[in-house]
Amino acid sequence: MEGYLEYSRVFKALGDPKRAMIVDMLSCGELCACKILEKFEMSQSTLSHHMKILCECGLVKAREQGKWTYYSLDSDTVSRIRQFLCDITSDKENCICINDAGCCKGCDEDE
Amino acid sequence: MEGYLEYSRVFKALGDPKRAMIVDMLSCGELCACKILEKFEMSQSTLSHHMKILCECGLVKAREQGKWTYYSLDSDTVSRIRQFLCDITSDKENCICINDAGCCKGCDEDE
DNA sequence: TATTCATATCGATAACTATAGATTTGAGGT
DNA sequence: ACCTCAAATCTATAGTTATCGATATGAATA
Repeated sequence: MEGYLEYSRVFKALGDPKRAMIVDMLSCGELCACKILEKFEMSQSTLSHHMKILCECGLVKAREQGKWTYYSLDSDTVSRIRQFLCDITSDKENCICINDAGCCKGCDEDE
Repeated sequence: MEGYLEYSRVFKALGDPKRAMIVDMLSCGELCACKILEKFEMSQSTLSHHMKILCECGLVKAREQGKWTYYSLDSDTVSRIRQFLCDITSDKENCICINDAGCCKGCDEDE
C-alpha cells in the first residue's frame, strides 16, 4: 500500500485539469509563476495553492530567485510515475492479483 | 482544455490508493467484485462506489454475468492515458508553453 | 527605511468525496 | 411464487478540496 499511496498523490495532483495543464506548460522548461498565471483565469492565491500541491507530491520543483519563483518538472518523479502507471496496468509476474489463487465461491466457471 | 479534462478524470480515479490498487489487481485479467472486496477492509457499497468511478472515467469495463459483475481494464484507455502522461511531461514541438513567446516583465534574464 | 511588487499564507465558504448502513434490483435456485 | 445472494443505489455524515479576498513575507529599489 506504500507505493500506491505515494504515487496516488501524484495522480491526485494531475486529477485537476488546470494542474495537468500547468504540468504540460512546464514540460519544455521552467517558468515563473507570473507567466503561468497569465494563462489562466484564476486568482494568484489559487495558483499558489495549485503549485503547492504539485510541489508537495514531488512532480514539480520550485526555485526562488529574488522576487520570483521558477517552477520546473522533477524528471526523476516523472520517470517514476510513468513506470508506476505502466506497472499497475500491465500483466506481470508476482501480481497482487495472483498472490492468493482461487476465486470466491461462485466465480469459478465450474460452479 | 478538453483533453486535460478527459484525462484528468482518469488521473483523479487513480488518485485514491485503493483504486490504484484495484487497477493493479485487474492488470492480469478480469475479476469479479466479490474477489476484489476480499482484499480490502471496505463495505460492499464503498467498493461499488469506487468501481463506478473507475468505470465512469473509462479505465475499467464491467461485464455482468448472472448475479456477478466482472471487472477488467479497458486497454484502449490504458494506452491513451499512458500516452497522455508522456505527452504532458515531455519536451515537444508545439507545446502550449511556447504558443506565446516571451516572458513577463522581470522574468527575462536581461531585466 | 519606506515603497513596490511577486508570492505565500490565512480565513471563510461552497462544492465535492469517501464511507457505511439501509434499501432496492435483478438473477438463480428451491 | 418465494427465498437467497451479488451488486447498485439511496441517505446521511464527516472530511477534503477549490476558490477568492485579505493579509503577511520577503526581495529589490528609490
